[in-house]
Amino acid sequence: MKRHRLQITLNDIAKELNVSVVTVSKALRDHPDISERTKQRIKKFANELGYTPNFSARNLSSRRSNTIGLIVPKIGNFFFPSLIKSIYKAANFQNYDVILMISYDDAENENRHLKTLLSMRVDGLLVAISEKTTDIQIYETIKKTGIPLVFFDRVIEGPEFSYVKIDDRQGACLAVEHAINTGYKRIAHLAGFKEINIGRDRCAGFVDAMKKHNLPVPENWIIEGSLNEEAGYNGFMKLCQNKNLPEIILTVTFSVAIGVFQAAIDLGLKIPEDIDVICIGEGPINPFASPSLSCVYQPIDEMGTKVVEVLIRQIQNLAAVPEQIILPPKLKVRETFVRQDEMAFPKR
Amino acid sequence: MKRHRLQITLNDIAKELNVSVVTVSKALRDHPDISERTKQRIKKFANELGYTPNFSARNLSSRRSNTIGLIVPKIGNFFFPSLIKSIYKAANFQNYDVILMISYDDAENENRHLKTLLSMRVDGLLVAISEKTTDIQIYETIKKTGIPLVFFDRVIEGPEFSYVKIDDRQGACLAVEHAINTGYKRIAHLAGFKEINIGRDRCAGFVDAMKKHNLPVPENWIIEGSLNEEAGYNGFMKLCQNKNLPEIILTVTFSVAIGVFQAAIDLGLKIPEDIDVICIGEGPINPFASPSLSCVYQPIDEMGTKVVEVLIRQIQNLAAVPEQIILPPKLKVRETFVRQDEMAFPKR
DNA sequence: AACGATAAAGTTATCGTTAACTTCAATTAC
DNA sequence: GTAATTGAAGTTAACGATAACTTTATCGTT
Repeated sequence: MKRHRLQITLNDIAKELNVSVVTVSKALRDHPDISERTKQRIKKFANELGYTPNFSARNLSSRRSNTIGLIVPKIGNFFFPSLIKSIYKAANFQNYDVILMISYDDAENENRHLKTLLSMRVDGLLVAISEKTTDIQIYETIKKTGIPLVFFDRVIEGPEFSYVKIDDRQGACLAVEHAINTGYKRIAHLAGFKEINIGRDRCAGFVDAMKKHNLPVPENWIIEGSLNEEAGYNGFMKLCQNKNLPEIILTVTFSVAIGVFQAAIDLGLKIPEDIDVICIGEGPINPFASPSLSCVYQPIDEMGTKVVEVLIRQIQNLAAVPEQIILPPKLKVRETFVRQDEMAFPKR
Repeated sequence: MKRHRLQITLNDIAKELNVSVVTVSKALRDHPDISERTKQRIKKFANELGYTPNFSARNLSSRRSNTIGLIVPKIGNFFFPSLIKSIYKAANFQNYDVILMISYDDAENENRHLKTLLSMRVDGLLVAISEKTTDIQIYETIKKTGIPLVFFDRVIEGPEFSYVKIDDRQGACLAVEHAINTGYKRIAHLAGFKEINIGRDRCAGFVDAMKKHNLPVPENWIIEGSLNEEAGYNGFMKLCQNKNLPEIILTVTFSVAIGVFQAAIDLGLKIPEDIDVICIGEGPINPFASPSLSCVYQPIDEMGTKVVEVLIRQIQNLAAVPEQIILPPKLKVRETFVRQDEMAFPKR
């Protein structure tokens, strides 16, 4: 399999115009060394030939990629696509390209992607860890090597790491308190696994609220699982095996709520008449036209902006101390249509 | 801003072990030149040092990246994330890495991403064009340069291009015929713009079905717009300005259907009692528990697999002729829960 | 007229890896 | 016992671009 790709190089241009390679390189980068006349001549010709700089050669030589690596666990929900959009926006604004990789909530994929991004010598890394990430060794290595790294949403806690996340504990607490204020007392929680900060913190917030209002914490109504639709479906089914049903369920994510709704349909239960649902995070729409699917709103845009901000600080000053930022959640009652506005990229 | 990243290189390993750089390179790549004993010694040491090969250097030297570039218009819906997953799966299986970029349905972003991917010297390109892509010059240039390129779903038609798409015309026709068979006669269509094959073909299918069943084609009930929620919302609102309402609406995408549902909620209309909806494409769930949201199912997995297959054929044989593949759609009545199964990546 | 300053190039070395050869010793073949 | 083969390395020269110098001509100063 021979490759005979006729990719134009600086050399091709240089030979044709009888100048040195460096002159061409400088001209195309608008270096002050080169006269305006020569620049124009070179640029025009490069354009005619359809020259594209070779990313690899440029990186190798300049030792920087102007690129940041982004790893998310999934893109099949509302949350991450929205977050990705705001991260792109912020990064592009600062003239960084983003390389996106998806771990599909698998620790091995995550590890592989990290290695790929490292091998691309990205200038920095943004990571929301997978549900199954327990071995943090690679992150400690990365930290030691000095590559800027900032976690977001699903984070590894510890003073040596930078991260931006939402106050999940308070968010869950807010949601439950809203339910209590509405008059509910018998509250269940479809929770995430304790291994991940989101599952841990949101469950703690649930417990906080119950205790604060002197309600018993219903251990057998706290069901741990994944953060996806399937977990919601299965969790709800499990919950319904008791003859004793809760009045309302707090789901750890919007995706889990979707699974609950589906399960309810399959069981012939009506929401909110038979059982009500409240969740943390929101979807593109209140998909069930159920006026009672309140949710805790996560400031996605702010999170995207902040996380890029922190990373770029780390890139520009490798000695910077780790930053931990915790954003406040907000309760949203009867939220309906959330429109994602179109994104504008700055011109290059 | 100095960079003092201590990235381990082959050289570091070579010096330490008193062998040549090439020996290290060969050992790590399992080249038969090197004895098993030496390989073990080198691999062990490289591992201890946490060596990661430099992607750029490797690419530059070997002139291949083992990477394919993927451009999609959006990831905020159900369709593209699912497709991306199956593309990843197929590509990884063939030992290719995927670099994903999102155009956010903007032609300029698309162009920029193409250039970036070209500059990375990806081995091939997979593209679903944006809604606003009209200038196909860059694709003609790419074609001329000989870089393998395959479109999918949203394609540029023409004998010189390869693509994999769904028979959108037949799909729309199927949907409308289903509606007609159910007893509906007054059918509207929230259509996509004619500039993109999806909008064009699906609208043609709508017309086909109406004509076939001797129903008048309701020109003022064909409303063109984007393929997203907002277009559905606005389109439905516009439709409702007539006092004369259709019995059922065919929406060009699932996202558009979501917008319609939201608008219906806002207008106090009940679905399917007041007005029914049918759509092309499906979501993670039938989100409205409306038994009547039938849809035309798109064979997403097959499409992902096929498009990777075609691309790899082109990569392995640069002289290969363009291939156009059109997959059959399938009507899905009262479809409910679609679970995305977890994805397994092959080990490297 | 001799000086340094500046503008507009060109030279050289290097980034980290791999492809294509070459070397050299040990083994095999006849 | 010598030539040919093989195994296990090493050498050299790219790949395409950039950083850091160096050169050369031109200009304004004193």
